[in-house]
Amino acid sequence: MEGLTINEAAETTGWSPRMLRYIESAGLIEPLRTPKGYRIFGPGELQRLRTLRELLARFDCALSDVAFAKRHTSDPELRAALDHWFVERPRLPEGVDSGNWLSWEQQKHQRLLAMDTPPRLTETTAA
Amino acid sequence: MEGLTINEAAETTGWSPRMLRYIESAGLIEPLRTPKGYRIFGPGELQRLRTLRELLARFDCALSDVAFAKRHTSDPELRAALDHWFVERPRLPEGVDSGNWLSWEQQKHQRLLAMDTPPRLTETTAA
DNA sequence: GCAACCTTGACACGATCGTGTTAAGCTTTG
DNA sequence: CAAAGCTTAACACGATCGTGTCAAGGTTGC
Repeated sequence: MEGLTINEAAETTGWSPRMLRYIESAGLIEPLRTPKGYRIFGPGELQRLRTLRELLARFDCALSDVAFAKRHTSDPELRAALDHWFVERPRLPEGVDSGNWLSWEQQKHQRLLAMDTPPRLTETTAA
Repeated sequence: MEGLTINEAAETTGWSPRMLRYIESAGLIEPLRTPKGYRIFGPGELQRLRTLRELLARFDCALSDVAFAKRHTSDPELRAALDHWFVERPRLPEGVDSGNWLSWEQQKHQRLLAMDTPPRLTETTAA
């Protein structure tokens, strides 16, 4: 019998049951369900929930911020748009002249894209 | 005489002067100032401001979301904490078994850190 | 079969966001 | 120097966030 019910999970994580549902609705957790729809919190979700508390406190940020950061991390279009915006014509970082600016951006972009592919395994990425 | 005053900038960007100040207070733009403190919007900021409008509309997100995304992008601690949280014990991505999971995370972490250093120039990054 | 627990949905309410507006005080300009 | 424009600070207000609470109904356990 793996997994806690919502009230038990609330107990051990410090979140209220109400908040657990809310956090789920925000897309930040996705507890399993019994056939009849009861939520089941496994050790993974529990840990995630505790960590989430720390996160919010440590960086003094909102739940909605984390929710958006998740979109930012997982939606490549959004990520590209934002990453591009942040870099759009600030005062150029020293050491980079305008001639090289474009290529720097391009390279960064490629590096970002390349990164999102998990390693193809059975053979350590190191050749 | 490079640069528009706040009302002119408001005119050409579609934001109200009030919002331009607000956006600045959110850390999303940083217009230059005259010696007496008047804001000056150069072509860069103007473009940024227009793009920002698009961004918000296209991805239906809030100003505060973009502000947080900026923190997320530029504060390595925050970035590490979030990136780690998103990956904490989801259902493991296919192709990565638990044995390699850790190393994948570590590697990703290094790649992320490595990326934030702009290229040292006068010599294309290629050796 | 009833008590205890879960689910979704809704109302409530303070806090923050996004925005406008107004006030009081400099600065620039004709 | 007066009009027009900028600056910061503050009040106001609807919308959304974060949270509690309550209601109506299904499920589980003894």
